[in-house]
Amino acid sequence: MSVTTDRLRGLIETTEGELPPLTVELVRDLEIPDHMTIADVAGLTGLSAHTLRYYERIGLVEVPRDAAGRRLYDREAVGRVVFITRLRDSDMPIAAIARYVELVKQGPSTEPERLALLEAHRDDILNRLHDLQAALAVVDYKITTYGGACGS
Amino acid sequence: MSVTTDRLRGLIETTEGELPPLTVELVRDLEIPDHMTIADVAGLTGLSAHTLRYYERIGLVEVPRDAAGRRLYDREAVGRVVFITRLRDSDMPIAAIARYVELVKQGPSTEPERLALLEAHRDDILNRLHDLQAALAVVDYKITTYGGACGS
DNA sequence: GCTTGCCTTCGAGCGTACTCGAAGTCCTAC
DNA sequence: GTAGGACTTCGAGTACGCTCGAAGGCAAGC
Repeated sequence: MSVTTDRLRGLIETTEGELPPLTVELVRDLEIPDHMTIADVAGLTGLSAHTLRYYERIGLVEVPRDAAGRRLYDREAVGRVVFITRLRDSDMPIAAIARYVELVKQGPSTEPERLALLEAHRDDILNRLHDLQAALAVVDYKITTYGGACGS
Repeated sequence: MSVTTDRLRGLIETTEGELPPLTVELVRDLEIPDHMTIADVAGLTGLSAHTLRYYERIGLVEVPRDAAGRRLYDREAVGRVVFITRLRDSDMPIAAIARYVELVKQGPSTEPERLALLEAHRDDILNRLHDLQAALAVVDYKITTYGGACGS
């Protein structure tokens, strides 16, 4: 999981402050060329080329083409893909991401709804964090007291 | 998500220490009757009766029956189900849980492998926590600086 | 005794998110 | 000019974890 995180962390490395929190924004400042092939973006994000095509197919990103019809990701497209990847890493359903992207397309009047969407997702993330910590406690307990059976 | 957590938290309530970390162990001490029907266990865990039958079908729990062939969960079975639910809440794949259960069946000689399984899962949970925190930072950033587009 | 309703088994179906394969195009290098 | 490899589209297939429906059993209440 989180191959993206790893790759980007590799790229960033110098930013040693625990987490690279604004990765999406940092993309702009990395030595990312103006245009990247699908293989480049796959290498950067850890997604497969298949998945990148899939994301485009279902409308999550628009990707410019070169004269021969091949995808040439510009910075905006790369940023979008990285953003999507972060949302997916946190288990935001594709349908919700699609909705968000749709709202962005519709212009600034949709900002309140976008914000609501993000805040709902934020709540989801917090719940997940809570659940994971609870599960971690159980697993840790099992590990430290090891020798017990399943449900005991 | 985490309906289990919520239900159990409801039951426990008195345990106000942030998280109820040893829920599986607490099950023993709750006013849980010696025998529960599938509907009772569904109500307790938030799982559907269908899901409970599914878990049994694939070998995750063995559930005693009454004279009429209906499931009557004893404390061990309830504890097992709650434990499984915790693992599922933390996205442990069913295959891994099945493996664990299998090892428990095989007796104490498999303890090292069980421990390894749990430790691997613990690492997964920590990675997930890390990812979620990174995603949370991105979403928070988007929320606080709101007005931006998708990948910017 | 018959309805109501929850229980049983079994197998099939579904939603999500990819993942893959086929068939064809296009550029590069030899 | 031709072999190689990465690219294209499209539709179909896969994995996981449920989720459901059909057909029937059994017990309690009217």
